[in-house]
Amino acid sequence: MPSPASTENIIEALSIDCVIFGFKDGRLDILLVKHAEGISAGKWALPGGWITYGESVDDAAKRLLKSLTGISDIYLEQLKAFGEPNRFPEKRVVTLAFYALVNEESYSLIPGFTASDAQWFNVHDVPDLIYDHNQILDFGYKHLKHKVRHEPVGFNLLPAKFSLLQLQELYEAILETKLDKSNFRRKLGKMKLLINCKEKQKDVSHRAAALYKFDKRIYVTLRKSGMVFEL
Amino acid sequence: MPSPASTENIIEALSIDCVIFGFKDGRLDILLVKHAEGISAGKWALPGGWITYGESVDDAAKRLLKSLTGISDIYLEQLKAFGEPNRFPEKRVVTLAFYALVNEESYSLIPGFTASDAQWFNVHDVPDLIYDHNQILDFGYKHLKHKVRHEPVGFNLLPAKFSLLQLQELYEAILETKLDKSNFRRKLGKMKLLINCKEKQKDVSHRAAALYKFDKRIYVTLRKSGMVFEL
DNA sequence: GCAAAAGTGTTGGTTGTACACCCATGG
DNA sequence: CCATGGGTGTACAACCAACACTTTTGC
Repeated sequence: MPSPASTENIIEALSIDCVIFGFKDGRLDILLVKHAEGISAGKWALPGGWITYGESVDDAAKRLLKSLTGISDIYLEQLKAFGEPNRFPEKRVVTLAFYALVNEESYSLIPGFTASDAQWFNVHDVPDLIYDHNQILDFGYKHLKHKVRHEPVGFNLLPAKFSLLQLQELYEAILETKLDKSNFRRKLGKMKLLINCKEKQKDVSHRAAALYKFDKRIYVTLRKSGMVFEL
Repeated sequence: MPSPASTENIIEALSIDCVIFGFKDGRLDILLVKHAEGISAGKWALPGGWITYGESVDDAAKRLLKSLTGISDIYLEQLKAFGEPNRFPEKRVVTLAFYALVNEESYSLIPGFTASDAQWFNVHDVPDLIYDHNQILDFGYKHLKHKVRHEPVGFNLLPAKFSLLQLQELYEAILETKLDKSNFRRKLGKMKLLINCKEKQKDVSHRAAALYKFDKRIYVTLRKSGMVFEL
């Protein structure tokens, strides 16, 4: 993030940085912004900024994301605080890293105020970032890999209605493995978390797949009665 | 935590609070301190304090824990930041919650500077705490319940050498269930994470159990080759 | 009819669950 | 000799991995 432009109303010692994952065409992506001003102008960074005195930390993260990229209403969660004494060059700043999952195609990126550009990068092909942002990104990716196997967060990376192949490719991209189609389907079928939309794909040059949606409410119910999401 | 006694060298807007779990006689406990000074004097709270400019966030947590309770060299990990605007009465303070697992019997509690008392409480029988500390505690307990099933962190709550029944009772206490002895043992046997110490319990009024220890190095090795700890 | 993806079935080995049982020791 | 916990065995059901196979559709 840039140094606080005017020191109006922000907490000096705290910043926020967001690791935002997107998914498109079988590739897992990460959203970066290019800074327009400050000492890090021209360099790529995680989208982030400062917290004001009137808002909660989580509200600040939502606000920043929206103002930097135009993205709102998404899965957003705290990751951890990065607080090495010298991680920020000008002064002591602890940053709260968030991570988010979005469906890449549902948003067109609108670079905000202090960002001259906002762009998706393949998660395996990321440039050098400012400060400790590469480290934060690595941490976020490891976290995602772990989390995706134990909680149904992956659905946030897909459109509301998706085919089973899309879902499988998502998991293959995140976990960096190949999965067996038949077994993958059976496993999901057993969980009862997917609702058949009774619709078919359109404009595909092969047999159209059934579309499904994930119902969070069903998951919450099943979870209360002891169900655990695994792979 | 108390208000910063002298404003020498600390980050004003950030504090640390620790959720510290202990285990003894089949009961899961939580460590609380009673404040000696400040507006919250006489009330129970999570052990915590302030971060200085020269130390990392994680180092600060270690230092605070040691100075408040005498406990050092333990499993300590970030939980999350609690940052509602009005959570702290005097001014805007975001707190970084940590959680820790210790073997209760390995430490005698030494209340430090600003703590007039430090004491273990049954996790199901905790008094009203200052600020949002009850909320932080609840979050920590939920986190522990989840984590313990997917990573071998539970061992940090036991002495270095323990019997299989102790281990089982630990899991029963955390997860609030009963487990089948034979199946529990088989599962652990298969994981190869336990080393038989070739020692037996002493001074018990029944057949002495074999003692085991958990070898973290073996776990790290197995994990690299794809092993996943589950239940 | 061929390519590409949808979608189903089979089979054998591995795990998990629920029990039942015997063993060692101190009081 | 009994209470307490240590420790083992078994049998059935559920599950998983690997692989083969049939179906639908657009070009």
